Amino acid sequence: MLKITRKVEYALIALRHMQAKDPEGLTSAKEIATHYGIPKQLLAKTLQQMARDNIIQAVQGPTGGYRIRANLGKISLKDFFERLEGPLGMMDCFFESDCIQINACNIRVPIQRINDNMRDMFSKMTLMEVTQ
Amino acid sequence: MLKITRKVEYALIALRHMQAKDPEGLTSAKEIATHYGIPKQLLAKTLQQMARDNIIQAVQGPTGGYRIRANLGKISLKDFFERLEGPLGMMDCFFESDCIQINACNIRVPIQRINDNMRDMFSKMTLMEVTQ
DNA sequence: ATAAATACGATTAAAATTGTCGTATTTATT
DNA sequence: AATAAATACGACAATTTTAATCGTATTTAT
Ligand code: SF4
Ligand code: SF4
Repeated sequence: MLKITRKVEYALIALRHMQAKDPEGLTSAKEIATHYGIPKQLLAKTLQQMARDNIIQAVQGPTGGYRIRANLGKISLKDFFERLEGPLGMMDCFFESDCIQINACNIRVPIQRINDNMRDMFSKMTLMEVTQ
Repeated sequence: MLKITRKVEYALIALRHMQAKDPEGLTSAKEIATHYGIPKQLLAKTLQQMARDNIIQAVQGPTGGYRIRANLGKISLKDFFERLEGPLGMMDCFFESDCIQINACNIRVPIQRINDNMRDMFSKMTLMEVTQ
């Protein structure tokens, strides 16, 4: 309940690692995976996803790797979470309309309000707060 | 990711239903289950759990049911969530110590800070905000 | 040519959530 | 006393989501 995914954690670990290291130089998926004990393939896919989202830049070939591309102080945690995991809502009816209870539901409005609070909170935090 | 459980939703629906109705009278699990299309057994177990936690009061026998016992304005959402689902943390290391990354992890402290923010937020909201 | 890296869809494995079953107990009603 | 309608609750099963792996292709420095 209310947990972030491993994928997001791995992404954050990688970003912080790259930022702490030489922000200009390249870091391979292998280096991060072995250093933190993260499954390499899974981390690689996550890094690739971040590369597609222009959060990091990928360089192929041997001596290749990734480096941070975006300004981490300008990406909110909400945006980051949503880029990696899709729409951010505490309840199904926020992004799907096939909840069986949706017609009779008596908590939809109040729960939306709470969800707004949560999204607001993550909108006000940036990636930088995690990575530095 | 960051979703509340169905169990919590069902509990909230039930509480709101009971509060909107006669707060003195009894409401059966069956009534709520059929009215909102919630699996009866699952709802019953959730109501029983709330009864054990003294949030509601259970009355057995035919004509039995549940009524609200606690002051919903004095129970925070954080406490409510934790009574139903256990410790509330975005990441495993908040309540378990067997995360493989825990020693090398470079985001544990910042993620704890974010988690504190989330818990704070839910600490400042009460059940009443959902049920009324 | 080789090797080391990224790229990525498909598949499998594991875990968490959600729902059901079976049985016991309580108690108002008849 | 018998019945029926309700709560009580542990065990189990089904479903869904998350996590991890596999296989293959592409890029590029050496
Ligand atoms: S809030 Fe109500 S409608 Fe929305 S997902 Fe939950 S039960 Fe369904
Ligand atoms: S923050 Fe780090 S130590 Fe905590 S659960 Fe996530 S990976 Fe493990």
